[in-house]
Amino acid sequence: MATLSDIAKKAAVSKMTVSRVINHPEKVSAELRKLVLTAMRELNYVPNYAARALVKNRTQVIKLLILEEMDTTEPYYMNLLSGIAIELDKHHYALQLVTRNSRAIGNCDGLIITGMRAGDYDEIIDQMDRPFILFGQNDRGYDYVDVDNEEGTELTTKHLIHLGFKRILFFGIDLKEPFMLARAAGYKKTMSASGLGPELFFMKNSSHVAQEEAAKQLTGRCPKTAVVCASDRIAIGVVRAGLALGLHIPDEAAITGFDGVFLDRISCPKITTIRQPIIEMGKVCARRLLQKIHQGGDKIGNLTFEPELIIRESTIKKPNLH
Amino acid sequence: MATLSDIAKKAAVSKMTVSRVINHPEKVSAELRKLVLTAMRELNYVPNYAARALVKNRTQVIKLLILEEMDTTEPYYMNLLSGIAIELDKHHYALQLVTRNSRAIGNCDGLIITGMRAGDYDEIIDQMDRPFILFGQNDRGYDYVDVDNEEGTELTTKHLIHLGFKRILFFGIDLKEPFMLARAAGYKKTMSASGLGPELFFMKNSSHVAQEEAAKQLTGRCPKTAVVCASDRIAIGVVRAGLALGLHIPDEAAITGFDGVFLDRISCPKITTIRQPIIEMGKVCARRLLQKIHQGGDKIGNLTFEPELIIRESTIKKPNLH
DNA sequence: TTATCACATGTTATCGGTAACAACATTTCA
DNA sequence: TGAAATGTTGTTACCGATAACATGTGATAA
Repeated sequence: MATLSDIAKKAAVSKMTVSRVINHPEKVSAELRKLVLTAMRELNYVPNYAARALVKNRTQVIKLLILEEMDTTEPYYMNLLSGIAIELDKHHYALQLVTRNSRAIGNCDGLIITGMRAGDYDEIIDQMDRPFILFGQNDRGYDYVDVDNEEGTELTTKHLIHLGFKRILFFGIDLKEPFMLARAAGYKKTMSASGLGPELFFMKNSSHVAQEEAAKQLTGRCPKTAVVCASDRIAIGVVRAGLALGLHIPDEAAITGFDGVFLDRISCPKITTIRQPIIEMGKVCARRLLQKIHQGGDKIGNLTFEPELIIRESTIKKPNLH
Repeated sequence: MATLSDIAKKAAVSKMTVSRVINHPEKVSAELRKLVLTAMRELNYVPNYAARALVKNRTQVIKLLILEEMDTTEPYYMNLLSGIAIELDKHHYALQLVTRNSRAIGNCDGLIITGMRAGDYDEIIDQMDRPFILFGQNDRGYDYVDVDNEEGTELTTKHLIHLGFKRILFFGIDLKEPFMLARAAGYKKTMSASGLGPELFFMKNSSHVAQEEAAKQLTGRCPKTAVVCASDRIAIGVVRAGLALGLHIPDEAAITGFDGVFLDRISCPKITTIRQPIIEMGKVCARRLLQKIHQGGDKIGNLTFEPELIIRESTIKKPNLH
């Protein structure tokens, strides 16, 4: 492995000039710069990040703190993880996965935090002494990255209204967190705007629980019912309930989900959903955190992704495949 | 952050003695050792891994090289990834995710390689100049970690025979790779041993393709047919085909999968499968690679995990839930 | 012409560790 | 008893980079 000194020797300059070419190229004359760059290319130079970290008093480690109790098999977090990992990697930062308990182990340059609940702010987040970004909207003024949750359910609700449904239910997760309140708000707002009466139900984020609840709500009564679900997991349960009741999907019952991470595609029929580009969001989150670190930890602002409506067989017979 | 020098000052010894207490405690007198350890505790000492990496000429980076074209949303790889990440993290190694194209970017101390196909050995794996471990069995004599694929399909096939099925098909993936051949072999061997005629079909690892193929094979003919599938993805397709044909599962058609990573649980009915403890396997893989690196890269041998049969509704009406 | 300044480049010290060797004390054994 | 072996601790140099400062050059202005 070639080092700074090797390049310096080859280009007949000092180590410092080589270092400058890398970090402050404008401070080196064009002539020497070219010499050095050529030498670097010829010797296939790769900087030693450990050395740089040492002298800059950095760890080159970013922690991903997942506060929610999570199932490691959950594709949602796996996608987030890989998005972050890919981006950090590009900038030669390492990712350390930590939880509530292990969060203090080892040093780091910054954190990405997700899965926070109301109680976590006082206890954990307010106490942070490093730059961080929250993955998920919050109303405490902390920098975050999220999808526009309210617009997401607006899109699905409007879609169902367009299809002619009059009875449209909302199946949410029983958490009073900003993302959930926003999804419920998007639904309520759209229903009111169309003069329809909202009916909201809240439950655990589980397909089985949702299936039971849906079985009750879809029985008899109205021949055409649609359900706006706050997650694909819940939507899967509702689809199953519909099939079990012998309802024709999407004519007698239409269902929309939220997330668009894997689950939507393995259901049968496939689920119309709001796609959150989690991998991309993870990348952006990492990128913004690094930027925040490099600018000394100053506030960097929020980033809200536009939600994307993916139409599938749970609402339309032959959707345009893409 | 306290450093070696801080500890040394506090304990009134030299830096070197502190370093020895950490790396070669037997070379330091019990008296001084205690002094140093106390100082370390009091100052809450955490070693600087960048500095150590620098002086030991290590990168503290392990690459995970995935040769197979992969869907990043695939829970299988996500589990592997997180298993490896958790273990590496414990030893303060960073994980870098690379593919065929990006594999040469950046330096590393070792690699975990997976998804290799026959052609990859000459081109890539034989040329490696760092210690590595393959995730997945191979017949080239390279160290690997895998589940016992042959025994896996033996277990599922025997299970179906026990249930009284006489016509038992095998749905495999159309790859002539060791893991696939082993899964086919486990099936064939068990069928022969019971005097039953094997029928093998090979296809793309896709639930839709499997559904089409199963639709053909499950129609008419035999009132009771079972299918041993080489992946849960294929099994999901077969289950759907069975339901579409109006067959009663598990009486008229029974299906087993392979992998036990998420997919098996979201199917309805849930799928009897061979569980591969991927997260645990990833951890072990990382642990063995580090061991291999520390012992200078010498061969370390293979590790084969025992497969575990998980019985669910696709083969038994009311399985014992656990 | 010469003091001053800006700019380009080199020198030195340093980050936090560890290896190699030196120095000293203590045993061991002829 | 004293030379050699052994064990414990300290000194020095170095890993590969960068910051801070020092030096040297030519241009500019008084």
